[in-house]
Amino acid sequence: MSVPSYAPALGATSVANAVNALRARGLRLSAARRLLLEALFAAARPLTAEELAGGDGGRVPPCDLASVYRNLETLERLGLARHVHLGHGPGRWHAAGAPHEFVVCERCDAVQALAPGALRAVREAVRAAVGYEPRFTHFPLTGLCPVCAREDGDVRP
Amino acid sequence: MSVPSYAPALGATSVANAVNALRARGLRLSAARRLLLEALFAAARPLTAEELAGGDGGRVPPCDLASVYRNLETLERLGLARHVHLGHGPGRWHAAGAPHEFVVCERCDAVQALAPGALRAVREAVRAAVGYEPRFTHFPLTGLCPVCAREDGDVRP
DNA sequence: ATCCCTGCAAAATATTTGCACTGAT
DNA sequence: ATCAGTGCAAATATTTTGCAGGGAT
Repeated sequence: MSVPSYAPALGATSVANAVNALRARGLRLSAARRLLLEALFAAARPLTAEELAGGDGGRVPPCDLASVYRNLETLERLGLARHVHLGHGPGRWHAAGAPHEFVVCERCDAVQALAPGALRAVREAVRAAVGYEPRFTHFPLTGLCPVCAREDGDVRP
Repeated sequence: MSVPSYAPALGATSVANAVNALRARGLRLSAARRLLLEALFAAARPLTAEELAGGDGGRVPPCDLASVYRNLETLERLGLARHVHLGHGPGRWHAAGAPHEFVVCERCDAVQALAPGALRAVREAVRAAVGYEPRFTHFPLTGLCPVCAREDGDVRP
């Protein structure tokens, strides 16, 4: 999956804020957790647990996957991180301050991170059509990207 | 996940059609495959492989999960079945003739199978907003159902 | 000194693949 | 008789859980 970069990362200040939030709850700042926070806030795209553990994301020293998952759960509980399911494949995490809405092409797996408000009209149309309040933060908006839609014509995938 | 029933099943004729389509390709009709087709076309909602194998779906005699997955792949290749990923949890299969578009509440897991055309305006809004041709057949439209949206107010999930 | 957090190992869930045998054609 | 389809077992991928020891506070 070609997960794209999105807007500029939040930088060190946000790591410091996150650390404060952790401490305020009596939680501790281990080396693994600090590295995780730094990777998360520096990331230019949402990363998998595997990447965050060190496999490809470049974390050194790599830390245990189970700890990564546990920490991500903690961070998500505190509202500091979020995850999104981009099609098949593993979930991907990002700092909660990063863009939240995603569109994915189910043909070529292209991913777009959307600016807040980009889907205002869509939101309105969904409310009118089915009464739902759409959320494209946890599960993305899925379809064919412009390129794939053109190749595809009206043919069934 | 409370997967709801959708429109009336297609009945025996469709099973016969499917059998014809299989035979036309030199594929065979084993007992397991016939039962799978019958379960699929009789289903009032999309079923998991587990259910189709006999666990809860009531298939007798139950058949091996691996065979179910292989058969579902075959049927999908022939355009006779399709699957959808409703939130977390396992994939769910349905006969290709059944309704194709789904909306899921990510709070309460309610699922709605939509009549074709119900999302015409949404489709249009998505095209205008991001140039994508939305598909809610393989990955559903996700958000908060009317009830959960009301409970939720503007609060973060 | 407390107890949160860690690594390691094993389990759980969902799906895929290899292999030899069986049964539909 | 052929070979598609089967069950069984094992592998794969992702995520969760149990446990005992170590480090942050």
